[in-house]
Amino acid sequence: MLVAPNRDRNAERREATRREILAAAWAVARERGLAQLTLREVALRVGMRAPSLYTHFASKNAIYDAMFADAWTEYLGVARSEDVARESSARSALKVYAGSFFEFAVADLARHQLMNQRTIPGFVPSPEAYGPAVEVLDLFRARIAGFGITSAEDVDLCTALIGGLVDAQLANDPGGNRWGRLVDRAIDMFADNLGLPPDHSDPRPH
Amino acid sequence: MLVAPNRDRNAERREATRREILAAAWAVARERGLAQLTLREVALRVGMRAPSLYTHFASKNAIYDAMFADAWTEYLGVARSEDVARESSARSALKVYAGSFFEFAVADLARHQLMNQRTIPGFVPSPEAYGPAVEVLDLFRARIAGFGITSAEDVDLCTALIGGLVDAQLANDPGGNRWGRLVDRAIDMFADNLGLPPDHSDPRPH
DNA sequence: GTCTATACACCGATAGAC
DNA sequence: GTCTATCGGTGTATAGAC
Repeated sequence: MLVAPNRDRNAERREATRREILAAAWAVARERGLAQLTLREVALRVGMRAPSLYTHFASKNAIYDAMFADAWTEYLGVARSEDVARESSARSALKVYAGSFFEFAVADLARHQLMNQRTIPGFVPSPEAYGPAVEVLDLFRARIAGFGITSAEDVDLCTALIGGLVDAQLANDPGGNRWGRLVDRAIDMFADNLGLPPDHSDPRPH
Repeated sequence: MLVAPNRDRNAERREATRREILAAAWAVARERGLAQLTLREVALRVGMRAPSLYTHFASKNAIYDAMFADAWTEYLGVARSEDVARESSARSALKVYAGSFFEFAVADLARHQLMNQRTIPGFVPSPEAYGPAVEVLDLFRARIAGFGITSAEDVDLCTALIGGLVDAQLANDPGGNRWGRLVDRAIDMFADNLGLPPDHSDPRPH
């Protein structure tokens, strides 16, 4: 009762500093590239020396880890906000989800590299940081399960399909739309393969 | 006429040393990871000190560049050897090409990262190193053009599709076959989308 | 607890002796 | 052509000031 209030204030300040460091790290990653992020540059932007960052993060990879959780948490919010009406067709719903993911991934190269690629040599996301990413996939699975798509292989094929479009876009035509305009066609191709109805008919096939 | 023979011998020796360095670089990349390749380690394996490598390569990225050309040249040989009979169906030909690419990519993570991803921070392949890669794509385009597939969008969709399967396999199930067994289905899905006739060997899942 | 100063080991790259 | 020596850079460990 005597020390608790002070501890809360300190915890708040600590959390604020953490977020300030992360914001600086994102800025550096976007400006210089994800892999070119250096502790000295991050520290400089928050008015510290590099070793001082170790008060708030255990290592450079711990900063990447927090950024990883950041990014997937942000996309989880986007995904949740883009739920489609239950009476809509599976085909149009898939297009919404795929388009949303594609747009989010293509909008920020550094973020996409952190979220979906292994571009940082020693970095492996911690189980805690993986939480939001798993939540996103679970949400996607639950949603399309509502349309009768429950096979693990179907989900694997769909995620690989969209991931391939994203990677091709960023690798071969960054800033353009050469693969982006193929998203709807890819989803139609996938929906046809599942035997889904052409459009706006029975959302639950067979 | 007096110095030419000696120069040829020197050129041969020089080329042999270059290839010896590259072989050591591949070994290090496979053992420690592509990004963890260090000049000191490479030099050690060929019995040199690190600075001596600069006699044979202008920079570390120049070594990556030569490795990049190496890998695509090797796959070009694989692709050329796997031509299919002209009277074969487009569908089965696509399965051969896709399966070949998938297998080659999945067999060596470091090689795939160098060939198809941008996992090395500052590395961009030189135009000369890109030559074999362009040849592979041209060969693929010419072959499927023989089956009537000439649209650039069709090619883009196909390459993104296979690339997505490769990336998903290596990222989420390295050493396994979770996405590998989807290659044939993915090609069928793509072939259906193009309106290609079904193969008599395997019935359509519609 | 928070931050700094110092130091260490390693990296790619360069200069110059031999 | 290869060496030694060295430079500026990195992540990171730690001792100690406040």
